[in-house]
Amino acid sequence: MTQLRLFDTYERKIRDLVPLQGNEVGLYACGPTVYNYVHIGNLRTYIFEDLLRRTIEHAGFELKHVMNITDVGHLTSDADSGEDKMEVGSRRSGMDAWGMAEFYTAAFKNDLEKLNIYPPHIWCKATDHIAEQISMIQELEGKGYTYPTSDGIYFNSRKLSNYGHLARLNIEGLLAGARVEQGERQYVTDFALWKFSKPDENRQMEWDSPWGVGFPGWHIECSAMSAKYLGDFFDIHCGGKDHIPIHHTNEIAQTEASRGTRLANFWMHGYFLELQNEKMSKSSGDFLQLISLADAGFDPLVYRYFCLTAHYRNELSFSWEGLVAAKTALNRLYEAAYEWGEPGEVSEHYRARFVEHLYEDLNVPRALAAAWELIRSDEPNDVKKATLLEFDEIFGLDIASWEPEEVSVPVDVQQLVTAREQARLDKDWSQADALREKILALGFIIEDAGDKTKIKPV
RNA sequence: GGCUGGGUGGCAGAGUGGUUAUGUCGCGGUCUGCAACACCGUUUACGCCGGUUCAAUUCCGACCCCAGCCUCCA
Repeated sequence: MTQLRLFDTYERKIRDLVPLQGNEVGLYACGPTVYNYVHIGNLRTYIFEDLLRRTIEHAGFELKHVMNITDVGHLTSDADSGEDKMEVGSRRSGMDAWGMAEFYTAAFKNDLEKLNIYPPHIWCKATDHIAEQISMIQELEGKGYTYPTSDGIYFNSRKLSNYGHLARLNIEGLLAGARVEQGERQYVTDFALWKFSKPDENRQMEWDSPWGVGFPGWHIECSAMSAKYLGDFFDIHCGGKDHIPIHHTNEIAQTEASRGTRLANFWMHGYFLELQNEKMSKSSGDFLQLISLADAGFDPLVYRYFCLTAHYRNELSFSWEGLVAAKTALNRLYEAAYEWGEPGEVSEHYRARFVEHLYEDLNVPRALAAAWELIRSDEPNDVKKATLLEFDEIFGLDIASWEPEEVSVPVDVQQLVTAREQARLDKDWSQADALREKILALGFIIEDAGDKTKIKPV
């Protein structure tokens, strides 16, 4: 059997995935901060995590997938200044912070479902785990890793000798950059564990703590919740690559300092979707959502297919042209599979090629290429069908359930089609062509398939 | 300015020290009354300059450019 190998950001190399315990793989994925809708760039990361999950399960491991919902404490600046995004979002949306969190969480889950992304086994919300976070901060305090300032409790990053290894941080370089507001922090890389409510702020979300009324810092939630559901040291932690230098770096610091273990055996990061002109910043409020693509006539699964064409560890350039290409390819794939009829035996040859690429750090573009070679091969149709359906357990494109769209044709168009068929029988080609033009002007394309005429909307 | 990564054919995007990625667009062909659909074929690419090598797009070094992080962000 082929060994599943994955790239680990921490060691910067591809290694065999060997579960820490038995056959179980614990996977923690950083979820969204629910102060707004997610954009298609965010969703690329969740598609990557879904492919990872499906591959791990395909390889025969038992997966436990945990995803958090950040519904408090994510400040508008990672330098621990600025406001809580939840409070800002609440003002913008006119909803209260709690209602807004629920609203955007539901919207997020809806997007995942449309993209055929399996939901995690456990969802966990930061606000449901305040006690766990406080207790972890207390552990850190007990071990001398914290210090207070006028606005909160901070983590002393200099007490860890290997702080920043994940990101290969060059602390002196950061200092030289001098673009970080240090405030009362003792060192640039120190970060907040607990923030005090300001007297004049009137926060909607705040809790009592041994240090005073306030709210947890952003990073502590992931350390506390992953430990609760997966243990202090678990198999895989993923997220977007932008989390490498700060969020994940700090999670590692917290867990290593409080629990004395490494946090995750593998760190995996999804790379960005790049747009030339479109904005992709969630906080600006001006960004492409899944619904924006649907409004432009692209099924969510077209976007999923689009993401399959690039490796997760490379940037992917978004363009509408690229989306059109994905739509065309996906439709050809659907139609071909539909025409093949019932599945038969799976081709061992293509299965082996598929698995070989997939298990080498999720080379999905290569696996997809293998699918196209299969489609254009001389294999019998029932073999092609069975094999492609097996591939689709990873691709997640719903190939099995696809059927041609039922087109409702207006009566006047139907009459023109009937007239054209008569003209063709009469071999009155100029009349037939003229009618085809008329039908096209009304928004329908004619395809003569044998003695039948297909009608498709433009 | 610092750090991390990247520059491949019209577009997107794999990969490799000498061997076909793949998809899409365009072009040619088969099919068709003509088209469309489908199928087949197809231009032959690896930022720039040096170096290593029998051989480099693939390894090494300099340079240029791009992206991300250091400010909100997957």
